[in-house]
Amino acid sequence: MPKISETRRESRRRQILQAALACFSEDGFHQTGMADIVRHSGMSHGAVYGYFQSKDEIIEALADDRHEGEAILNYTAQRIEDPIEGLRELVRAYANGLIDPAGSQRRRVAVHGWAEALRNPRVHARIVEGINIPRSLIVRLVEQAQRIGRLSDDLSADAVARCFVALFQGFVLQVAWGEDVDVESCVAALDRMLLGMAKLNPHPTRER
Amino acid sequence: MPKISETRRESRRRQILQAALACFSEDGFHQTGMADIVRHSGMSHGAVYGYFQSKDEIIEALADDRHEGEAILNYTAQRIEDPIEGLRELVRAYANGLIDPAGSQRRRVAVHGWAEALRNPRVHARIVEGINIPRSLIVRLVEQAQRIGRLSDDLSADAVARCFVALFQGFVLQVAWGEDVDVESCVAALDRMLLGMAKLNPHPTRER
Amino acid sequence: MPKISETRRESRRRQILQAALACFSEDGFHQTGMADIVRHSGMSHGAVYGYFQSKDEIIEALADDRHEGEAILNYTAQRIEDPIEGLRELVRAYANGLIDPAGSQRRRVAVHGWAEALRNPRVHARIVEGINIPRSLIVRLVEQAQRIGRLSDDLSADAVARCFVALFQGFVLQVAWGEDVDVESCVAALDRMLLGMAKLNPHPTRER
Amino acid sequence: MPKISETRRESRRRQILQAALACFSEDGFHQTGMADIVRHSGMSHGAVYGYFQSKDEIIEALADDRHEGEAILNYTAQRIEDPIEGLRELVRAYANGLIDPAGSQRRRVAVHGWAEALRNPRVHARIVEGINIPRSLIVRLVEQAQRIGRLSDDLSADAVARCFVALFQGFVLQVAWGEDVDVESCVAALDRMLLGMAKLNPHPTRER
DNA sequence: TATGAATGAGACTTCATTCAT
DNA sequence: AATGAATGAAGTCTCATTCAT
Repeated sequence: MPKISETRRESRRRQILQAALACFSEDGFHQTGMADIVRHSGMSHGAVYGYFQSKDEIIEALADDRHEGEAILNYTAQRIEDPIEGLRELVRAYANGLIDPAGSQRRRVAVHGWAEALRNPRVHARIVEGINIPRSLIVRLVEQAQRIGRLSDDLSADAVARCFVALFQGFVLQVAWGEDVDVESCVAALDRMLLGMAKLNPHPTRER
Repeated sequence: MPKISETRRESRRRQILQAALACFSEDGFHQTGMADIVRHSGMSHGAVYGYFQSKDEIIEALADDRHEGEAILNYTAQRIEDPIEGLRELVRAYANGLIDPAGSQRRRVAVHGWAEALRNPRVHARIVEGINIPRSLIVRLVEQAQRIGRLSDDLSADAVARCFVALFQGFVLQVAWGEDVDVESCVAALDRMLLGMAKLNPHPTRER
Repeated sequence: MPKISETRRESRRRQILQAALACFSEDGFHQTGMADIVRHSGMSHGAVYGYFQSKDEIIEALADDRHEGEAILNYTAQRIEDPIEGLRELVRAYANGLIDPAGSQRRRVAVHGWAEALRNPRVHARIVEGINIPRSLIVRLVEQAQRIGRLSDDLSADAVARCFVALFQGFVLQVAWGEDVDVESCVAALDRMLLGMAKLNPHPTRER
Repeated sequence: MPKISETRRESRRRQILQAALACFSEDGFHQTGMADIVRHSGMSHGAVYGYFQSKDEIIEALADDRHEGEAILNYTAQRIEDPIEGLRELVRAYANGLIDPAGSQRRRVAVHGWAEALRNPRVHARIVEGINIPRSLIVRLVEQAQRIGRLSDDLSADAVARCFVALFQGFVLQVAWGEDVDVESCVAALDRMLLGMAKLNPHPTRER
């Protein structure tokens, strides 16, 4: 029987991950020491190692949890029956995420994770899996748009999806760098590209 | 009067940078040891430190030399008098760069550099400078397109440029990860977006 | 709440300082490696760095602890109400210290410290502070002797004190070098100088 | 046949020693690099090694040349027929040397040499030899003073000489540290001690 | 002879992880 | 379960000396 309750254990785990997120976002995975994480978490070395077997395990755990937020966005997008509208909705949702100051640490750690994914297969797997969720959603939306004739079917749905993913990734990078990105204007530009690509654009208005 | 000719010195410098590129692309900046670079370069510790004052200086030097290739691409794009064609040319040029296997190490190191730029101001400056070159070229192309009525002027040229840059960055990332990217199809999709955005600027209505 | 008691910690600290003292006395500060100290202390590199942040900090710590012994001597000297007797007592006390074989390492390290004080401000400060304790005591003794007419007041108390300090320093050096110093005879000579200076203050004539 | 004249060779040698003196006086023997000496001397590494086989050889060479100046002082002292006057003269001569700003580097290097003598037998031999010259002179002066009844013969001439040497050494140290030493006053105090030690002090006047 | 690039052993220090308490 | 002192391999960088040019 565990000495501490499962909820308490989960809360401690989160405490460590939050500390690690703060440290990693500031210094990267390999310039952050376990001592930093221990200090930030307010726990002891031994305690932290009671929740994670190694620093790499913490890194891997953080490579996962971007999903939470994104899963919600994706769900939102899926409810739209008009696929073009769905894509536009998705763009908006991601854009909103970009300008959220609370996500700053997460965005920075994401960029560190991209680099880490180049050498750590487990991190690579987790990150790619995480990205495949919205990507396959986009693929489905595009395919549906082609099926109902809103998008010419000589375009590869996969390619279109990769373009969107690339766009999101690039913007995460630019925002993480603190670049002066006018997200509203970028969304407008993207919107135009999207509509231009669509065969017909019935309601180009509606946009508060 | 150096005992070593300037060309020889430059060649040795390149030898080190090439070794560093290979190591960094495999393990990242901070998981690569100077010993690795020394071994790969075929030189001695002391010799390497005769060309670079520190490991950081090597990292910074590598954050620079993406320019070479890009500068050429940009030059190509600039000769096109038709700005929309110029943009399409640029897209093609970058796409060609993406599928070049010889650039694999460079792409991987670029991703590592993106992460490093989050914490190392010198790397950040060099990378952002490097990216601003094609970005400002795109801005100029878009502005010219708007001037000659090929692009509706309610779009921010800056935003459009950032979209293109984001796309390139995202594709560099995906290709670096070894994702199964069909670059040809992606170029086709992009091309459509671009043309869609270009030809029809009929309803420059909403957008405050 | 440290896992290690304060006494145990202090004992470990002393263990390191003792090892360092032995090494430094043999090879000097800069020819002694941390590896030597680590080996002598029977601890590990990491452990040593848990007690001292750097080699310099160990050097500085050793520049301090001469006080202990000297403080005792000084105390002894201060109890003498007759200042001339006090000075003689002080001379005796230091002389006794000189012939103590147990102080050999400390004397050698003191000489290394003198050299280090020329370039390391922190070491300089600590050593000069350490020396100012007996020096100011001598100044007070001389001043009192002048006040009660046992010493002509045309001599600068400060100068007399500096002479005594210089004598002690020179003897520390000679003994550290292993010179064949007959301390007893030297004390006798010093005693004579002191008494000669003291009793006859009949012609306080010239000396502007 | 040598490519360069013997005089030129000697001048180069001096050039190196002067550079080394400047460097060593600033940073000590072991914190000064050969590169520093090379830079200061305006020569090349290879050239310096053409004059000295190793850094240690430079250190040893510098442990010698304090003699030059001192030899002169000693000679001066030897011409005095009155041994007590001779000692006073010697004290004055050394005191004058102490306040000479031009000797600052030499004094500082002397202190570094004292420390080095503790571990380097060759340096030790050279320094002790250098000191034995004035010391044996003092011994002779004291013995003569005892012979002519100016000094009680129950004092060890050797001990008295060591006291003088210790005094000089201590003052070199204090002056090298930049202590606020009033050399005039110290000479006065010393003078008094000396006269007090003498049986008769016939001409206590004369002292400008 | 003179140069200074090159060598490579060794300097100081850090840090992920363990384990006695 | 928790603590944090301890480990020791590995990190980056220096520097006295050599030797090809």
